[in-house]
Amino acid sequence: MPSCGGGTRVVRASSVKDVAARAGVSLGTVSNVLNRPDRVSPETRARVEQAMRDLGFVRNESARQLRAGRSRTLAYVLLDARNPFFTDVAEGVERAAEAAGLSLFLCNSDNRSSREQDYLAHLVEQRVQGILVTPVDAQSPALADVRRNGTPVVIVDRTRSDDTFCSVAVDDELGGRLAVEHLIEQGHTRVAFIGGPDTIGQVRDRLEGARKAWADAGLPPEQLVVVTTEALTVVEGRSAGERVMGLGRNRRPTAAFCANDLLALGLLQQLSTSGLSVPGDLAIVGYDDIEYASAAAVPLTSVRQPRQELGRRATELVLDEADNPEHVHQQVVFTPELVARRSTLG
Amino acid sequence: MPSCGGGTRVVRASSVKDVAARAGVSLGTVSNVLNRPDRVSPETRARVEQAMRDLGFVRNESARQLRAGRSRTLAYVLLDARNPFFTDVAEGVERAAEAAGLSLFLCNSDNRSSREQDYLAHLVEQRVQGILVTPVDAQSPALADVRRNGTPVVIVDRTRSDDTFCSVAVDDELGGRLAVEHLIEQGHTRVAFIGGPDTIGQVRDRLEGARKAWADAGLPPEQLVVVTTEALTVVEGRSAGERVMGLGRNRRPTAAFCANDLLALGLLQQLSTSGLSVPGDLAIVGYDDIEYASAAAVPLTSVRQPRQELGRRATELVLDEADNPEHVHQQVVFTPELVARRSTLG
DNA sequence: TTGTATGCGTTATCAC
DNA sequence: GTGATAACGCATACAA
Repeated sequence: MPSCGGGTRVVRASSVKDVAARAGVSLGTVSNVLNRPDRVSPETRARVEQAMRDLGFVRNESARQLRAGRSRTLAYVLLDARNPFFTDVAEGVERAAEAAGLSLFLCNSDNRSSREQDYLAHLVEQRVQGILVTPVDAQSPALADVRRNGTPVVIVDRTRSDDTFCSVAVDDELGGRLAVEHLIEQGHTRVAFIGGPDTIGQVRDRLEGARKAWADAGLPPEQLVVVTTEALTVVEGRSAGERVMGLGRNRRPTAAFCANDLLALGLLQQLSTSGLSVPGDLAIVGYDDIEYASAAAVPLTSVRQPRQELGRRATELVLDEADNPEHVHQQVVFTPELVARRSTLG
Repeated sequence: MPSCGGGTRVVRASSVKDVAARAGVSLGTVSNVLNRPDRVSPETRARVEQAMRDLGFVRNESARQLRAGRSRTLAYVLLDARNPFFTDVAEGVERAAEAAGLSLFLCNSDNRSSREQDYLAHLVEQRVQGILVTPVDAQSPALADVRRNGTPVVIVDRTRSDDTFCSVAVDDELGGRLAVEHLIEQGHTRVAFIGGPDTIGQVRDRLEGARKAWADAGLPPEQLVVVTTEALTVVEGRSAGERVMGLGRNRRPTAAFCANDLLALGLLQQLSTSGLSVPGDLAIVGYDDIEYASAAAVPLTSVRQPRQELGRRATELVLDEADNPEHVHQQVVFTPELVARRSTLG
């Protein structure tokens, strides 16, 4: 059981000053070795670099940043680190950030406003170069505060009713329309929409698109049944499944459109537990096309969102807002795409 | 399309000096309002606070940190942000960090050493209070460098062969033993171990435990078949399923022990696609007991690891290493627990 | 090529 | 109760 005291750990991290002293040069020369190595003679440089190694010198980013006035990091405050959709978006952000020479910190608000606020405040204090956020509530004034305090912010996968922010999102109404049009094409005339709570804009828009497609096809509105859930999770999908299949035979839908894939997976599991078949007893369309959708027991038809692209574009926007004085806010809307698989193609 | 220039954004963030000027007090007084409000008269305080609001003043964390010598953040560098196991551990870390008044940044190495290194370097430069890491390679000298450079590091869910680091892990050999003992109790005498690559310590240990339990039961070694996978993912589980079920009838196992739940889920899906039943045709034990395990079409028997507890304990250790000069490195090992469900209980 | 001096924003110590 | 000042570590402009 070795203690830390025994020389393993440096008591006080060494600074450029320490390095300078050890190498027998001035502080400015050390700085030059770090930032403009060409202006230093090879011999001096070697000596300084040796001193750095001896001392285990590491730049102090706080001091650098204080001096430079800006940091070299980006942050993405995401809604739910357990939902593969968001980690896929994050991967797109990560790639773009890497290409720009920036580090990315992920912060998980876990669907809680208070945690989101804490993170935003901390990031603003850190003076990060930019913040990407999928907020609990896109209309929240807290977001406006962040920008007012000088940090560029881009809203990801949500839209704000005004145009005072950049945002990247996917056309959810169109997505809902695609899903339901597909089901209608397959001959379904009694369909359940499963999703909620309707405080989530996404859920409302997808339902709206579904309703429009339904109306356009001239089908009676009461044959599009809405089953409301508490959240967009696997567990909720299972419970929604029980409710749907509990409906009387003549009210029971032949297909379900779920507001996301986690719900769809839960629903699928519930049906298969009950010995029902997909799509025989119920066809299913999900939303997001996460990896698990295609890998499900019955591969899921789903509405694909360009997840990594969402992250990439959001990163470009936040960097433009940070660097470009002429920056103009943009609301980017991507087009979703239906991927048909066995869960609707029996 | 509003441009940013129009006064929405602050050109230069205001500092304590600006606030002091606006409130007509000295800089020191502003600092007192922030840090020792009791030493300031109510009237002055009100005036200063108003000035802060007017100017949208936000503390500069870099300056604070430079002055204080230490930051108020922790970081967890995780191996795979898409694996629910790690996000659950992260949630445990987050809770403990919050309780200690610290922020947590998540960094996803995505199984790549180079990215892990970049993150570690950046975090050391940031002088974060501590780093938790589930490394690609626990033996890597890079970890020793981090600590040598003055940042406390705790290894999560891996162990290092020497005792120069704190670590928290779960007894994987015992986990493997529990899984196989359970299968033996259920009467299985021909079992597949599915997992890989064996560069992962976890996989080796779980297999070792499985082998020992097998030997202890006096069963012939060749009836414990090892099926090696390229990674611990759903997709690999499906492909392993094909291989297992492709074995000749007399060599085919009646049960499988998977090195993690993602593999087990893939296997389950593959079987159900082929019209085979679980546990009738093949019983399955997974590992990790992630949320999806209990929610699967056939609820999975799995070896549970105390995920959040892992994160919590790791956080305590890293804070002790940061605060306590008497700190002694500890290797904490948790005990796993078998959770039996339908996938083995027919 | 190398050295010196200054300031970034904050906090703390000390006079007043 | 309030104000002046130094220091944290670094990068840069400028002097030598």
